[in-house]
Parts: sequence; structure tokens; C-alpha cells
Amino acid sequence: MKEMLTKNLNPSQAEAVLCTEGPLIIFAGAGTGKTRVITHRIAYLLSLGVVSQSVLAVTFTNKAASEMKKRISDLIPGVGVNVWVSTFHSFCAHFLRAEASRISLNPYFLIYDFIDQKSVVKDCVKELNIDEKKFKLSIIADKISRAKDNLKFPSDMAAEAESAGDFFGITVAKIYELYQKKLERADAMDFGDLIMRTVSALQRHSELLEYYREKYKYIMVDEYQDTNHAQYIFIKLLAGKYHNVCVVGDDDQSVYSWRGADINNILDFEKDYPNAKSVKLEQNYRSTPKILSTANQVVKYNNARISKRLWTQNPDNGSVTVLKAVNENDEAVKIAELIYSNAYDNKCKFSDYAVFYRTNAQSRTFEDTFRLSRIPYAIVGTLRFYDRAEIKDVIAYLKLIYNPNDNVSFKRVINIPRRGIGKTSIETLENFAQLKNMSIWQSVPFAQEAGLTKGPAEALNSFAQFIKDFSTLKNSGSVKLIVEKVITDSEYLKELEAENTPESKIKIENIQELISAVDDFEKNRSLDKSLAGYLTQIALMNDADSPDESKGKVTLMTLHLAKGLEFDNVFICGLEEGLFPMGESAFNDKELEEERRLMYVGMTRARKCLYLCWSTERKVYGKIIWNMPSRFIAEAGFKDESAEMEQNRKQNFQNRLSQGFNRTIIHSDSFGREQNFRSFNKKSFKAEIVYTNAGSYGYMSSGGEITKAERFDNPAEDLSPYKIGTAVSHPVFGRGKIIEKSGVGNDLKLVVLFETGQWKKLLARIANLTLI
DNA sequence: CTCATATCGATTTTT
DNA sequence: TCGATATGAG
Repeated sequence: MKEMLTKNLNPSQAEAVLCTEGPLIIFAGAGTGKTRVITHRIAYLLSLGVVSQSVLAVTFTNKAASEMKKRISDLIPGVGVNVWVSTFHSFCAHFLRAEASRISLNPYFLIYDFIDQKSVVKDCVKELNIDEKKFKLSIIADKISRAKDNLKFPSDMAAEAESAGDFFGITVAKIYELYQKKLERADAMDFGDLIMRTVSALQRHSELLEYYREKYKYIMVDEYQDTNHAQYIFIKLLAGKYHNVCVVGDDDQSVYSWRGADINNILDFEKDYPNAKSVKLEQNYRSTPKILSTANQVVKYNNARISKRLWTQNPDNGSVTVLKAVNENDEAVKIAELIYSNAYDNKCKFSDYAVFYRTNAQSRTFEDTFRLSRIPYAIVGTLRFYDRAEIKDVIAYLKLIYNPNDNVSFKRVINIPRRGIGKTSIETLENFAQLKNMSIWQSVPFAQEAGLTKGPAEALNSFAQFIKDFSTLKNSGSVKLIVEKVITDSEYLKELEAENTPESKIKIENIQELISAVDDFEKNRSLDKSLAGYLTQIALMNDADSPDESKGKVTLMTLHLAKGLEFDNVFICGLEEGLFPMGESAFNDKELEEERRLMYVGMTRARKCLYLCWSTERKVYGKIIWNMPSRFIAEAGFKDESAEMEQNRKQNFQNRLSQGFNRTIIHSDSFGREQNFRSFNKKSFKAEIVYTNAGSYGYMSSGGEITKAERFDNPAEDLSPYKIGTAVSHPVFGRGKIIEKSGVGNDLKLVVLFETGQWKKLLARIANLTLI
């Protein structure tokens, strides 16, 4: 058995697999066969006679969990399926339901997602009379989540904020406190609660801790670099007796610190477990040597990392190429040309290509371009199935049927479809409920007493009756039946049908898809087919990626979503200072390093060809900005372009100036694309390849920004002496020409192109310019 | 209560 | 730029 399991492994992989006792950390670089090692290690444990029920494997995503589960049971048929493989959240949800009675918890709690969380925060903000404009819901909800990630109670947050004199923190702590009360009152938990309450339960109930420690003698954690503090403590608790904990991860691929992930968990593992064994997986099976060395070279600029170097035996036939574009359309067109010409020649399939970008907004240009050039594409990520309004509506009905005290769901569906119960009615009722310490549901019978007029009160009652009508179905009936009854009896479907717009048709399709998903749930999920089981399942599961959807298509996605995937050809786009690395992160070492890791993740997805793309000009929020090429291009070993870039920019401006600045921009938008497409026949494919791997690299100074003046939008004549094209003189910068202009009066800002080639954005009021 | 217009504001998003 | 939300008239 041992031989069978190790014969296809390299020496370090085998070492990791065979090390079964005591703490073990596996540093698994990109493409080094991590999943293989984990699954083989579990198989090996089982072959040694370890009972499958005492092995626990934790991952972050359902996708990873089901993949692992499948591979384990393939490896050890029959026994493998009993290994507990699940996500942190799913494990904790099961734990809390199972042990609910012991920790005085309602086992029928609901799970709130981020949208629900924000909705509760909104209620809190209103109730506490806090200015919604100063405190944005998502920031507050985020801060509360971060606190839970760090096992901080409202009181902890308050105390910390107090001593730091952090006014914002003090306010959020108040919101957090109320927020928590509301969740408890509604028997709901957010994602953070699942972990935090599990940890608390284990800490407070020694008999529970002892039981689970005994139960799970062998623990494995995947993507350990992404664990937050709460998850870290959770593992530490469970592994506290036998110390048979094996964590796998790659510090170079830690890109979720903004969601509470603490990279120190992986960096300090050997401090936490002094007798820990450590294995590095460095042989890469994915990429060509050129791509690997380039990626290595970039990530080497990071300080907070454990030194490792990926190598490969793959043939050296790949390439890393920098693609320079004039604007974001040009960027997309060049990529489209490359993809199209290769696909046309049958050198590659569309599905061999992936386009990665830093922000979702960038996908738009690619969509437009690909659609025009008939390149099939699939966007991964943006809007998740269960986040769609119509799906959330139907689910809210289910939640309400399951637990009528769920205020969030109540408010969501009370007037969908319209029942003539408006904002004021709900508000009055909610205030009344608040006062009497009831849920909104419980206060429905007192609607008139609460001050509602007859119409709404009656509507409310019949709505309540509608929900009550499910009381028998909810315990015994099939979920599918409930859903169907909900959408027909509530007339939700009827209203959508009446709308009869393209949007409403899509919504109906989505609802139909939901029904078939429910059907699938009932047919293929033997464990818990109840409404409760279904709600838990979907709360913790985003839509399973349907593989056939990306078949034969170019994949478009953010760099974050690219983690864990691989493609023959990868385009990393928008490699510009300010976009990637993004915003201010260039000025903060920690943030810059995370951006760099993201770059590393992107680069190491490529098997054969990697393209680094940047554009000299880019439209952001409707304004054109000029960025410097990203430092990551230089760090990847491409020669310092800053000098040339500067030259470029001067040329750019001179050209614009001589042709009339505004015209050029407008033309390049509406006609430039057309021209590009006119040449879009197979023969003339030729992307401008600017630099290929050359020697030196250096650092580039951060780029300036120039914005197009609003003058196109409001051509009203102004009275100031400063006009576009006016020659002026500045005491320091010398002579120049006004090329841009925005604002009025005291706010009048000018962009002046000086004879030196330099341009500056100046406030007219203080710039001390003289007309010449 | 509902529909139409202003206003704001905008990373990344495993569960 | 464009989309999601807040405000106001009917």
C-alpha cells in the first residue's frame, strides 16, 4: 500500500505523505501537486488503520472540499467517503446544530449572508440615529465581520476604540452590540458567528472540547495562508491534544488579508508547534521554466515570506511577453487578435485562454470587444446566482416559513409582490415590535394597535395567513413543493409574467433554475432533505461552478478568483501603477506585498504563455487617465520603461495639442475601435509586442494623473481669461500652454503643459500664472 | 404608495 | 461612466 501510494510522488511529496504523526507544515508552491499530497496523505493514514471517522480535512471552498472528497474516495474506495471533508463554515454550522442543546442555542438558527448582514446593520444605524452618510453600511458590516474574525466581542471593540480614541470604532462598537442582539432575537448567525461561537463553545465546555479532540485525531487544513485568527484558534483547540495537525499552504499566495486572513498563521506555524516538521514542495508541474523564473523574480521583492524557489522539468518552450496598448479598447483588441488568430489556426482552443484583471469594472471592455469579434467568453464571478434579487426573494420566503422571526426576510418580501404595505406601515409596525421586544412577525396581530390603517393591517394579516398556511408543509413537505407553492400562491411569478420584459424573463428563467437546483438537492442529497437542510446548504454554498459553462470559451475573471486554476495562456491586464498595484497600496509595504502576491498568483496560473498587458491611457469613471506601467513589469525583468514612457507622454501631449485636444479623445473612442475592427480579418493579425524578456529591471516613479475636463459636458462659456490653448508663464515652471481646464471661480483648475514637456495640474487661484 | 429623476461613489469577495 | 440608492411629485 505504501509503495502504491508513493510511487507516483516526488521525494518531498512522499516525505509529506509519509509523515503522519505530529505537527506538519507543507509549503506548497503553485502547481506543485498540493491536492495530490493531501489526498494521498489521507489515503496513507487510512491504510495504516486510522479510522476514517477520525480524520478531519478543512478547506475554504465547497469546490475544494468536494474535489478533495472525490479524490479521496477514488483513492480508497468504500472507506474514503467517511472522511469528514468540509469547509470551516460548514463544519461549524454542523457542530453548532449538533451541540445546540448543550450550549443553549436554538438549533434551528438561520445563516445570514453579507447582504443580510448589511440589512441588519442598516436597521441598527437607523435605530441609533447615526448619520448613514458618514458610516457606510458595507464598511460597518465589514468591520463587524473583521472583529468576529478576531474573536472580538462588542465590548472588546468598544474598549479598544475607547483607549485609542477612535470615534469611528466607538460608534461601530455600539452598532455591533445592537446588531448582535438583533441576530440573536431572530435566531440568526452570520458567517463570522459560526466560527466564533464554535470557538467559544469549545473554550467554555471542556467536555465538548475533549470529545472533539478525541474524535478528530488527525486534522488537515488546506490553504492555511488564508486562515483568520478565529479559524486559527479553532484548529489550535481541536489539535490541542494529539497535535496531529497538518497544514498546507503557500505564503506567497496569501491574497485575502482584507478579509481577515492572517499571513502570520502560516509564517509562525513552526513557532506555535516547536516540534513541527516542515516540507517544501518546490517542483512545479504546471509552467514552463521561463514563466516560473519570471514569477519567482517578482515575488522575491517581498520581504515577509519564507524563502523558496520553484523549479520545473518542463520543456523550455513558453514565453513571457509584454503587451503595450494605447487605451483599454486597444488592450482588449490586441488580446482578441492574439486569441482569435491562434484559435483560427487551431493552435489553441478558446478555453485555453484566460484574461485576468484587478477589478471587475475592467471586464466590460473585454466583453464588448469579444462580443464584437465573436470570441466566446465566460465571465466568472461577478453576480452569484444566490445573490440575484429574484432568488433572494424566493429564499426569503423559505426562510420566513422556516423561521417567521427572521426580520430581514420579513421585510424583504412583505411587499413583493405588492400588497399595498408600504414603507411607513412597515416602519410603524417595526417600531411597535421594537418597543414590545417582539419580532415583526409577532407584532402583526397588533397592527391596528400599532397605529396602522385598516388597508395595510388587513393586507398584513392575509400575508401572515399565507405564511402560516405552510406550517404543515414546512415540516413534512418537499422543499420543491414549498418553492412551487410560494411562487404561485404569492403571485410572484404572475407579476413577473405580467411584466413581460427581457429582465423579467431572465428572472423567471432563474427561478426555474432554482427549482431544478432544489430538485437536484432532493434527489441527490441523501442526508438532510428538510427545509432546514436546504437552507443551510445554500447559505454556505455559492453556486457550484458548472464546468460546461466555460467549455470552449475564454475565461474572464479577477485575479483573486484565478487562484487554484490554470490555463495554457494567461493575460494579466491593466498592469499600471494605480490600478495594479492598486490605489495607495504602492505606499504601504504590507499592501504592496499583497498586491505583488496577487501578481504572483496570476503569473503562476499560466502553463505556456504569459502576457503582461498595460495601456498608456485608460478611461476610469468616465475620465481618461495616464498611468505609468506597473512596477511589476519591471520586476518581472523587463527593462525600465520609465524614460521611454516619459518621452511617450510628451509625444502624446504634443500630438493632442496640435490636433486639438478634445477631438483626438473623442475620435479614438468612437472611431478607433471601428478602425481596429476593420482590420480584423485573419491576415492582418499582428499585436504590437513591445518588449520580451530582457535583462535589467529598475524601479519606476509613480505616475501622474490627468483628467479630461468637463468642458464636453457643459460647454457654457466662462469668463476667466484662461482658455484652452492660452499661453501662460509660471514663476517656477516657466512658459507653457493650458491644455485642460475644470471647475469655476475659486475652484478653477488648469492643466498646463510646460515647454519642458512636464505638465502640472494647478489651482488657478494660487498658481500665480501670467498671460503671455 | 409608486413611479420617475437626482445624487452619489466606485478594489479584491473562499463562507 | 454607469449603476445602485435616495428623494420628490403625482
